[in-house]
Amino acid sequence: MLQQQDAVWFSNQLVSWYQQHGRKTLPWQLNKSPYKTWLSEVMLQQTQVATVIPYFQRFTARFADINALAQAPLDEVLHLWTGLGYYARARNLHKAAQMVAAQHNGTFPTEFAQVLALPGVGRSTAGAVLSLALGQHYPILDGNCKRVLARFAAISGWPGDKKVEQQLWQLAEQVTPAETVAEFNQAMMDLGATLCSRSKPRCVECPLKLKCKAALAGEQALYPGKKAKKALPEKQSFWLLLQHDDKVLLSQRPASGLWGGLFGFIEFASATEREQYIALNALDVESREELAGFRHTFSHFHLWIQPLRVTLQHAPVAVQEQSAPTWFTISTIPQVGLSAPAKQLFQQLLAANPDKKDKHL
DNA sequence: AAGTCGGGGAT
DNA sequence: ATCCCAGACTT
Repeated sequence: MLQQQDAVWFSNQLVSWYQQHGRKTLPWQLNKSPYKTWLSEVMLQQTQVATVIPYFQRFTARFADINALAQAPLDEVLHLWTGLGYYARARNLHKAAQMVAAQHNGTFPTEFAQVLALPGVGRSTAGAVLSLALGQHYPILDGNCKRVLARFAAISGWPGDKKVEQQLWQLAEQVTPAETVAEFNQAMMDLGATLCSRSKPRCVECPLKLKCKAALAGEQALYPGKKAKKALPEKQSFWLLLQHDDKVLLSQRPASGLWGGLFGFIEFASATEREQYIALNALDVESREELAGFRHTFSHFHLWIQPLRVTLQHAPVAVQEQSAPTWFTISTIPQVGLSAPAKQLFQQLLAANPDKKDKHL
């Protein structure tokens, strides 16, 4: 598919560009280790560099090594992950750390098959960890690489399609050099993140412009192909913010699925079911207030959230809940995982209760 | 192959 | 508003 000499030219051009223009001082590039490289790669899945940096700093400050991560409670890991999204990444991260502790004496594995066997690590992430941290010869194929390669070789179609992805992997294998793999792979991502951006690529400055099929044809915008779009479904959720004195009730969500393992307000499919819940539990309602509804967008649907704040005169003896409901004080954000909307409402609750603010500080 | 799984930055 | 980001996993 690609001439051998073009592949060599590609890697030479890219590595020499990287030495002049590449990023070399990102937090996970300093005092590099497989642990930190792995942590950063998982955080960077479907997440931009600028967003990840503060999360990475907090994680490494709290968990100096993989054993510290393995020993931490999952709730704390989810708490530190709050706001980053795709929470299965955090659950897999924690599980993988425990696997490394149990199966590899707490030392991050250095064989591809062993790394690939860790939950949350696919071919690209495994290749990235071993190449970037240890210089092993593996190609990577993240969103940046897909864009660079699709343009360079004018590969049509959406990279999510199996056949297109297979072509891109083959190209990645061909252009990945035997030596200086760490620099080359980092260069692919840097080029895709800076010059070869999704819109308005700066081809004039690109080290690959002389042989880039898309640039030569002036068709950069055609690659990579886009996913067929369809309208996102709209769903509704009715939340109950149950408050008594300076406490609110949260319950933990199932370990898998949407917001898996996070804590959230009690949730209903309809306003009617929410009212039935209040009646059936004989809640001693002191006041009630419909808070402003808002829309939260996921990658695959829109969710309309309708919050109702209810304050109680007396704490209920027991309430029906799937998992153990827990009363959290309003004064501080709880040290557990919260979805972005739940955290937002929690802070709103805190702002609306200034008198409760200092009670438990 | 298609669906699930977040939140935010860029445009 | 749309696109998509250092993707992986389940069905």
